[in-house]
Amino acid sequence: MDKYVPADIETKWQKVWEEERSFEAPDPETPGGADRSLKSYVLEMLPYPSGTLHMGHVKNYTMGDVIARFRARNGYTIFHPMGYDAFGLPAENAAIKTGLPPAELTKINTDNIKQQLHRLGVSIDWSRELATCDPEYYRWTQYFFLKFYERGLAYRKEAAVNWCPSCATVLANEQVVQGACERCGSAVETRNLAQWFLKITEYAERLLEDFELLQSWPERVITMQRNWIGRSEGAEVIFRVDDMDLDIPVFTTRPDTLFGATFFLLAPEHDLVIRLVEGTEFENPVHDYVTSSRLKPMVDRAMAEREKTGEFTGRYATNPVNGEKIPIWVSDYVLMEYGTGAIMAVPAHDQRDFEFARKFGIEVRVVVSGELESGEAVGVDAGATLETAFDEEGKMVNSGRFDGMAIREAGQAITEWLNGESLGQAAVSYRLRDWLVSRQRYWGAPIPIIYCDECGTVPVPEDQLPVLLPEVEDYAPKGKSPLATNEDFVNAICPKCGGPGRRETDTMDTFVDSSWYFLRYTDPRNDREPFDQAIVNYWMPVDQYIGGVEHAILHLMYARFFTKVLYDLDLVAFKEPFNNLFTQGMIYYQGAKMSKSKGNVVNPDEHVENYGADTLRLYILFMGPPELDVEWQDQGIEGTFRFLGRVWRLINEIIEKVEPTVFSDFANADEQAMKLVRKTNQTISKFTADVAERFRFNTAISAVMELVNEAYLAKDGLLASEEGRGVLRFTAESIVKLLDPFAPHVCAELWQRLGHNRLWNESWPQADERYLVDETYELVVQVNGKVRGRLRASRSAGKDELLAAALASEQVAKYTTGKNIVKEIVVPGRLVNLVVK
RNA sequence: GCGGGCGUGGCGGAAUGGUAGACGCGCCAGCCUUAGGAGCUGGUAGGGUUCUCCCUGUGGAGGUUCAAAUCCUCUCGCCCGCACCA
Repeated sequence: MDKYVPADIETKWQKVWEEERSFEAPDPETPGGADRSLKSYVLEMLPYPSGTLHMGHVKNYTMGDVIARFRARNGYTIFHPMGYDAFGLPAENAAIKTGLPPAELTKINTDNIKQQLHRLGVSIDWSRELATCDPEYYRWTQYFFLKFYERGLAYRKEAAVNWCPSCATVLANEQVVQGACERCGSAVETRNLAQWFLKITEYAERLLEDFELLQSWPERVITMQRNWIGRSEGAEVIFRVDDMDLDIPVFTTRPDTLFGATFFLLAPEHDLVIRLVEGTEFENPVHDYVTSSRLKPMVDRAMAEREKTGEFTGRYATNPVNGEKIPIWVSDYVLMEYGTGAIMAVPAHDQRDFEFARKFGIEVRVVVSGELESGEAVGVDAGATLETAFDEEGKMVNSGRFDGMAIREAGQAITEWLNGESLGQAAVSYRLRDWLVSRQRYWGAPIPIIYCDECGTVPVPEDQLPVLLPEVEDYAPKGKSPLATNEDFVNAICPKCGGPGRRETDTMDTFVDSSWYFLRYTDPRNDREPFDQAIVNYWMPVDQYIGGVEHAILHLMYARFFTKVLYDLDLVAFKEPFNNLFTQGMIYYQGAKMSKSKGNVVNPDEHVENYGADTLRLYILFMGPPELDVEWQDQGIEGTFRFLGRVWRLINEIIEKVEPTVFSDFANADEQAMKLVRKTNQTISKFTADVAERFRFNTAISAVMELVNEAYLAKDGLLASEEGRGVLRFTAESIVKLLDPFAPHVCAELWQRLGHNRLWNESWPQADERYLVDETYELVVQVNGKVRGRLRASRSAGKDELLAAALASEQVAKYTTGKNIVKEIVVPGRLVNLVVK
């Protein structure tokens, strides 16, 4: 018998798959009317080609491949494409370091990744490969930008935006993590810049509503998105500024507490701040306050524990419910981006307002009376003595005719009253902000806009797309896009008037590129439109999407938004792109996330070289449940390699010693042979359920390990008889068929040696019901819940029979003699429990 | 602070109310021996032991149940997300 040499086997079969184009999905013949029930679009998040694939990628792509191969064998037509999220900062930063243009560097990296995927044996339809930095791709990214623009969903405005000094570009809110840049970790600053935004806020409600369509998404991801969107119901209430012809609306979730508003606050960025203090004695201090809070880094401003600061404007606002005049202050705990940038402050019932009021000596007026958690009563007069804001349920007080109502009731009543008086109305507010998509960097899709002195902002006509990304001398970020220095690029003719114009020099956030790539796969070479609608509607939505949870908000929310806009544009017929989502856990090593800086990176290539792709694939899914974080163990992979060697030897020995024609039905098999027949069928059944229904690959694999172990033990005995040899062959073929999605190379080889042809075209094995269960089983007998005996029982035995057998057993008698049996529980197939006293 | 998750041998993990520790790693022993870091077989939660069993045991404390790793309450620890969002 030859030794198991993965390298030879793997290159052999990879070549076959390539030459026979085994995994190419056919274009649907009549896509519009075709039966879609047996298509399966299996997609893993596309890799960012920053260098080589790491273990996280291997896990991601192996899992996708197992699902794709498994479903293919179960009768599905598989759509399993691959591409590269090829625009983006790392390539550009590396280019600056090495001097190599980003395009070249990216090409090197994508070639490399393709090689790696190839060596892993992932069943990808390579005919659909795409890179988002290819002009044939970003042409359509630009096209969509223009479609958004036409609809008023892309707009440019000046705003206080997140600026990463190290990346030298602005960032979307989603890309700022605790005040720091999501990519590089530097503290994010605030700058006022004119930037392009996509109006994701307009879709906030639908992004929430359609969670209903995403039943199988991980709860965690939905919760994260829901929190991020941050929907709050409340009211918008108009306050009039005293002595000025000015109305300022505020948003509140607690209209019931309106009578308790004892002051009014504006965000420092609010336009009206300047007007309120203009020419008054308050002008200078307020100006100073506004200036200093603008300089404050985002990180500091976002700290809830910070002491409250503020300045009085000298102005008063009228509370619409009681006509009371309350002082208007400016404070930086009010955020311009949320609500209206102004709030009514109710110190008795809001902790932040409470802190502010105590610090500046403002009245705290209780309008909800109730009980603190400690049981202490909060009465009408508690304002002066409260130690913390009271935000529990309670009854209205100090609130005129609303007194005595429960707070919810009062909130509604007050809102209705405001509505009647045209002083306010019910309102909904979201935490979600519009998506800032312009980036002051080179390596991205240029925003297809021309500025003309005569015509203003003019979109580039569709027939002039793509706006090609030109080569530049210097990619180094200077706070402006490197494209701005390229005169040939910047100078353009206004498409409207033919006069001189200037191109927008910012490029798009790479998350725009990845918000629609899964659509392009369906029709990747279309040069007339982004995709054929009938084709995209055939393959989409993605049936199984797989990726890391780090994209729970970013990519997954953007892609959902994009899909909804395309739905509204009648370009696609579905509202959600990803029907099912699986978020894989991370792989740790030496107790930490793998990272170059920590020097604890496990290189997949090395393991492919040492043990082969099959071993690596098998191990990475054997390590634990795929959704959990797991720790890489160097010795673990050796065990998996040993297992494949064991399979190799077992099956080759069977091939050598069992004539291929021997394959009887198992009617004449003896008990020893039947045992293995049953075990094989049980394994088929368990394995299939684990893979198909639960993605529990680790337990599926261990089930095959058990079968292999049993086969070894039974082997020598079974080789002696013809029936036995038939059973061995059946078991051998089953093992190969089951392991195939995980270890496709070695299984393809063994299948061929077993005298067959192409394993990946075989159908999935079915367990034979007749051989699934043993006629007898081990019945556990418990006394008072403790296991006291085990006996063989017949499957067909009824409760009475089982009970009788249990009572008759000697082992049990020890614990029952001299005692009363109070209760008997009989669970056929499992146990008998006797309760004695 | 709010929301979510997790806690089981030396290690990764099985067990979705019914035999805790499947499977794998590691370790121990035996066999084989073209002597090998290979392969095959057996053992391996802790404690006790007459070697057959007995006791204890799933972060901790209570509870529900004939029966709890699993369900409920409280509590401790770790991880993740959000965090002055009115």
